[in-house]
Amino acid sequence: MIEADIFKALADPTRRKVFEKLAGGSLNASTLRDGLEISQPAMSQHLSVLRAAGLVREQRQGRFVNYEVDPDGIVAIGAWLARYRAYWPKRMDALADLLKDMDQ
Amino acid sequence: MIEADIFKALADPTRRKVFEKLAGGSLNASTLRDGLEISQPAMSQHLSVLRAAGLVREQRQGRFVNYEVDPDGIVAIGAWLARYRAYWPKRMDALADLLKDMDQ
DNA sequence: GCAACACATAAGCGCGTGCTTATGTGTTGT
DNA sequence: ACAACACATAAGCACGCGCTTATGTGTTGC
Repeated sequence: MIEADIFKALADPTRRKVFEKLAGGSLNASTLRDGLEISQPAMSQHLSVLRAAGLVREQRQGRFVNYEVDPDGIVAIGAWLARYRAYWPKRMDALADLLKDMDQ
Repeated sequence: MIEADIFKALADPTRRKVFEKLAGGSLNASTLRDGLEISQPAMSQHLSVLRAAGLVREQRQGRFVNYEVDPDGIVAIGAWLARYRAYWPKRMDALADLLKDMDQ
């Protein structure tokens, strides 16, 4: 079950910050450390967890490793969320529209 | 930040099972224990965590306490997921449509 | 009133998780 | 070749989390 890894990965506040930084675009491990007061190994470990969860994917570029959001993880969360469509309130209609529009 | 509580709550496999049981409709604490090999206090604690995260809400009914999915939690997850709309792939269009349709 | 029941809270314990420092691996440039 | 750099892995440690047993609180029915 990959949901287990996804929610566990997102349960940590530092990992959420990292993941949300990547929402703005691809970044390497060193750049991701900026602002977060964390050691280099800690970042490396966090990225490893995010990668194992399918939330992030990497791409080696010289001696840098660029990380970016993995759409597979997003899809997995969306699919899980779909189980609760019965509890999706009216106001979520607007969100669904937004999601569709921004995808064009 | 309520996202912290949400993802932490969903990180535990037992709590996810409980929450997914509630996707089918309202249930009381004792009924929720069925199938899960867990003590009564453990269930009570899990429900407390889910409630604090805004994922579940309760309604006292005599000496039973009925739990149900709290739409607020679902909305919070949806809103968080919306930050990653740039990485939402085409195939998620179908899901967005489904979510909209089922809400009618 | 009191026994049985449904659930919550308290206290304590073992294990997983995220951190650190130290070291290893691979790449770049001179 | 070698130094500097970017990142990964190893090992050890402290803290948090989920579990248990024990007990408390509130409700129902006789």
